[in-house]
Amino acid sequence: MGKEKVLLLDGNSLAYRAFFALPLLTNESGIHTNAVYGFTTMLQKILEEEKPTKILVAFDAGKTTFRHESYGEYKGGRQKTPPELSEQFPYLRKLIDAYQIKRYEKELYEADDIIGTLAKQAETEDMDVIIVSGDKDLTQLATDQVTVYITRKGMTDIEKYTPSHIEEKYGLSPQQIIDMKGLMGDTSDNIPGVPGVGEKTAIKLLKEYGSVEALYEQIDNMKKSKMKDKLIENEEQAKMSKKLATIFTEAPIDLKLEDIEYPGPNEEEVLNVWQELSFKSLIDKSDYKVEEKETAEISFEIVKDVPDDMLKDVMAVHVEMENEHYHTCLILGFSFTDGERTFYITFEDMQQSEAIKNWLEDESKKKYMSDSKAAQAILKRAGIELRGVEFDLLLASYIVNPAISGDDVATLAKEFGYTDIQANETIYGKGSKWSVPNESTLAEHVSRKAFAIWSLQPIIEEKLKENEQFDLYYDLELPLASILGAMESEGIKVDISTLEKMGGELEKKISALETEIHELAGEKFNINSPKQLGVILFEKLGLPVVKKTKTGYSTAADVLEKLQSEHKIVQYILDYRQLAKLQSTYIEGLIKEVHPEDSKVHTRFQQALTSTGRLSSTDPNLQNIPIRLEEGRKIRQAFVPSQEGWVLFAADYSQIELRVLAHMSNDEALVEAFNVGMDIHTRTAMDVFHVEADEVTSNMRRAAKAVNFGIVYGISDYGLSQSLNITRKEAAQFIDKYLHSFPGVKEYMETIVQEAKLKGFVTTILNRRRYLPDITSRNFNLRSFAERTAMNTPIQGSAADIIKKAMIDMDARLKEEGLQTKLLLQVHDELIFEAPKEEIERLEKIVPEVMENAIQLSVPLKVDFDYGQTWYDAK
DNA sequence: TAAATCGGT
DNA sequence: CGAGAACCGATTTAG
Repeated sequence: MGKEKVLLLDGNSLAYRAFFALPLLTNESGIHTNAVYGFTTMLQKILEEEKPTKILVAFDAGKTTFRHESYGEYKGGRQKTPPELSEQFPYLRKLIDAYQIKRYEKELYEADDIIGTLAKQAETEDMDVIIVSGDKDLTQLATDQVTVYITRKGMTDIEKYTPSHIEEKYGLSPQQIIDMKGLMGDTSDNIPGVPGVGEKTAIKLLKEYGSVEALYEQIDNMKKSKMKDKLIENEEQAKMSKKLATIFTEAPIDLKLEDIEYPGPNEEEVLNVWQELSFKSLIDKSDYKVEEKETAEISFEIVKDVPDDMLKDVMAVHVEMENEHYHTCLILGFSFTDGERTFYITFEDMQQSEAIKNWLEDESKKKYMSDSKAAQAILKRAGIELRGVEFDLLLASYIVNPAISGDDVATLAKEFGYTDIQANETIYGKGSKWSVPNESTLAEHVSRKAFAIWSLQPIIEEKLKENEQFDLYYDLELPLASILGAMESEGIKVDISTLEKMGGELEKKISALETEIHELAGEKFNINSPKQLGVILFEKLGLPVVKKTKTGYSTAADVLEKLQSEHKIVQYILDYRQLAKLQSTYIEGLIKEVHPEDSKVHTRFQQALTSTGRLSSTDPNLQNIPIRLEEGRKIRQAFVPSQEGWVLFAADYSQIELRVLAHMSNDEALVEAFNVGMDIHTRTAMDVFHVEADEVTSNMRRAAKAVNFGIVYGISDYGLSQSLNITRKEAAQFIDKYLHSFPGVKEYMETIVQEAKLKGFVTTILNRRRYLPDITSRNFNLRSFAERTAMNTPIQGSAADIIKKAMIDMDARLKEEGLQTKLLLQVHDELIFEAPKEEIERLEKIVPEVMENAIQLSVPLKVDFDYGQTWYDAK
């Protein structure tokens, strides 16, 4: 057993410090958490580094302390604690209790005094002491055995005050810190000190005289000066100030060192508090174990086959898979429940069951599921066509609140207070330790999922109806899931030999550039490492530093472009970057994703991920295939139709977001512009620059285009100045002129922010919601971000609504017309089909018609289209 | 695992 | 005053 180590924490001071040092975080129910968060990260760090054996958190008790007896104005004029902080104290106490750390407060005494008293006691018992506070006053307690930690910004950044550190920093002993404060005072505690004496003067005086008392004993010898007069004049005040600043080390506390023994945290309790406060990063990082959770008993049967009468008209079904890659992974098992009986069956047994297969394919048998798209796709690989999905927990949760993250049933269920499922991690383990458990464990786990879906269905549907979002969910997202599933399963064919050929050529160019760059740099280095590259550019070659990142020099493209004239290596690096990106992401990356059986890529569209309602695409991401630069655009030549005699047909909305803005803002000029079919950027340029159509130069149009983009994103002068490379002032003038020309837009932007503040969320055309808790934040950054989001989300989200509706209408129309054409991809404002050549003529009519009429706006929607032998040719 | 970078709309 | 365009995913380095 080593030496005892005592940790004494100044609770109030640390909470204050954290509150002001960190942005105003909130948890899901809107409670502010930043002070508790800062306290926690600091505590975790110290626990880990110091491993204390005894801990106490001291708090200030009430408003009055013994110091008020001698000086009524003590701590007077203090701002009262902000409510956003006050509300955090109960949670802070709860957290401390969960750590099994003792907390203490005593009438009439401040936390300082409690800490000072215990520190002294511990020292006499020859223990090491660490004091942590945000308040430098405590440094007066430093001795050889007592170290005072003062948190700096960020809370985990700590300055350690030992007597020698204090000596180094101020040239004073710890005891003289009190004298210093006596002389200089402390505005935050309303301690007066001597007027005109600040830190510098106080230190100078103390170096000469040693203490306040010694100073006044010898003051007659001091040579005449203004300062001397001040000192004499304020002698009483200085002495009183010193007294006030002195921490009392003999407070009558009924607490002994034995009482603050630290047994270690109750890990489960700590995790619970973290959960409640949404400290996700801490939960992820920590290795705290949750005690085997008491989950309610569930009865389930493991069956080999299912008699028909067990398969009801409405059931919750869950398909358990190995992982999220449902286009390649295996099914682990199935569970079914009708709320009365729950059963589990393995994939192998299920394949032998005609009854189950028929039931799954029967449209009239209603299924409650979660992520039905994944189930549909994986079942299709097993030769089963899933039909009749009536409820999808994943999609319903996403509509209730798109901020809900996680896609497994346990996580989603928890969002609605349902906790009777264990985390996948506890069942399977994670990383290399992942493994399938024994059958009964697995069966129970999977059964619980089906049961959770069954239990939550009525609650969530009720919530959707209450929010008037049931139609959005049931008529849009749910049918869309099935369409997306079909698109993914169909896949798009990739000609690997084209990619390989391009890769070979790229390889040559890249290695030539590499040689050239190393030559110009005078040494070999990894061009892909921004860190190494930064050293070469800004240290070795001495190029001017335009922008810095958190960790060093920025070497981003916009920075390099500004440096092009400085050194010819810069252009080579830009070229290298561009080609290396193509090679690694779009040649090698894409080839890895091609399924050898069918030479196709089968992306997964994430339907419940983005906060605006857009889709995203993964493995591979087919929504960011290059197009802007010709070299990259050629990648599209590798995407080809799956059959001879077919083509790829692409149709995209023209200016959909600005049209949505015109509709929502009802701005007269904007609506008019779209109604007469003008080029919107030219129109904007005319209004902003006050010129006629034929006087709009290409530069004016370019500027107008950037302004239009800015408007959609929730404009700021800074953002526009960056995108146009102009000054902020000029950008601000552009914006001003724009809003003057389009007053309806101005009004819309103001109204939507107001509405967000009032309701706490914004909505799209089809009533999709996004909650914006930060819209009322006092933190400028957070609030500004929320305001821009309030402006952008209804626009981006409504555009997403429109194309989703178009996909559903398009799917229906293709079926109606008996066409073979297949929808393959969606790229935010664009749909890509493959079609037999014979159907092109009809598609040229149908596709624009369906897309343009998906939702009626007060301005027309316009669709452009093209087709060709490859995606490249369908421009 | 986080940060930097860059591809798309 | 502040510090900032909206929404994504993949690859690479570096700790």
